[in-house]
Amino acid sequence: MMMDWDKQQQQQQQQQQEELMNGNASGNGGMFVKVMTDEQMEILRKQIAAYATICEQLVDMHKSLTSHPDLSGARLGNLYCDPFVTSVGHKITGRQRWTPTPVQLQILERMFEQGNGTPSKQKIKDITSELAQHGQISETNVYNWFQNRRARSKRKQQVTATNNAESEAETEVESANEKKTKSEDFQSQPNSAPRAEDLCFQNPEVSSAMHSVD
Amino acid sequence: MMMDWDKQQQQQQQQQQEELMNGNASGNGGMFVKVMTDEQMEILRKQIAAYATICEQLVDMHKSLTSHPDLSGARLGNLYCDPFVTSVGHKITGRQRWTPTPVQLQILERMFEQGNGTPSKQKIKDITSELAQHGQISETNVYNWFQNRRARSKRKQQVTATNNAESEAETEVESANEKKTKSEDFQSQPNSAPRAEDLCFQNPEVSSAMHSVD
DNA sequence: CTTTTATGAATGAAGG
DNA sequence: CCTTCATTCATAAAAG
Repeated sequence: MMMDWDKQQQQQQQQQQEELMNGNASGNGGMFVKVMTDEQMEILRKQIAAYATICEQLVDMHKSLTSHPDLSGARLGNLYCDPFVTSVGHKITGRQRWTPTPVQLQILERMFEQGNGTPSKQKIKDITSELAQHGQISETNVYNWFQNRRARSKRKQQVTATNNAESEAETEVESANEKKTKSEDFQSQPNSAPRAEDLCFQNPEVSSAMHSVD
Repeated sequence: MMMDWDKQQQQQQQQQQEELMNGNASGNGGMFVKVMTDEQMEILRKQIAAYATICEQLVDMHKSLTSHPDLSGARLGNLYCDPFVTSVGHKITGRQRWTPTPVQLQILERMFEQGNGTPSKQKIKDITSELAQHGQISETNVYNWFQNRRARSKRKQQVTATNNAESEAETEVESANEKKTKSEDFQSQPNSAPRAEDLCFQNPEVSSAMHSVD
């Protein structure tokens, strides 16, 4: 499904000014559609995601607190289990992220090697304009790329060093899992519902929101 | 149920995109907008309403199935761990970094909107104590949040202005203008609307957007 | 198609 | 205040 989208993205400049969007919709010959800004889309997506999470948590809670199967509960479970929950992000907001082309990536890597650690403001602009010749890109993309690149490069080195030290000290055999199983011991979060902790499903405001939708 | 939705969404959105392209944007290098038909909006509305209903029913079910007041459980879930994880006796302080709950965010956003500029020291205290009723928080958290919120709001405004300037590529004479310095940052990511501040269960924009369907 | 991994982006916090 | 860093989240891409 995203294929079409990616294709279009390749050749299109995506701009989301609200006024432009609205203008396009009204100017479209005879066809009237409701237009939402990306902002609104994002809000909606988050709200729905919040609902999904709330439902998920409630179902879990319900399941763990009752041992007898409940018809009504099962039905609700089916609803919540539906792919809709996971497809919200894709289908509704169509959120998609920038992906550097091979050429861009190559240039970026080269920049990173030589200009080591200097993504100054003006530099970003220059790089962006250069990369723009090889595909869609924005300054934010470049900025993020350097941020991530530096951070991950740094962390990798740290981990490697740690592993070396460990292997020297006690001949650890876990040299293979260096990347992500690093600091897991410190803040192990066995929480099965990652973002559920941010929800307060018993807050009156949530309830009122529920009604307001209906 | 939801599959149908996906299918329809996909087809219709694509169709609309084409129409919009042909009608308005095909000549200017590709303007991409997201639109929803009335039908899609209606489906969305129903889905959200369904979630609301499901949540309500689940809450009721849960309440009726538990003898103890589950307020404590909710509070825990509101913080960082769901009741089950906590009951296992695992480390409660798993998270170092504060994350505002939806309710807190909502309050903060409201404060920020009407906020008269700099939140004074005393103001911070007040806000903090109010937000503390909805979850763990400290004055530092509030301070940082306002700082970040302001800075990022400002930056986003810059980008938006830049995009506008770029889209109205008609008057090349403004080369002497300082607009030139920031004109590199265009073609911003579709999701370059990091206004997560609007995440709240009662966001007026979403409500109005949804009501517009009715 | 489902699961895993790689990585772009968001954001709380720290430094200056 | 502005910039930078560290961590986390979400998703495109890869692997199974």
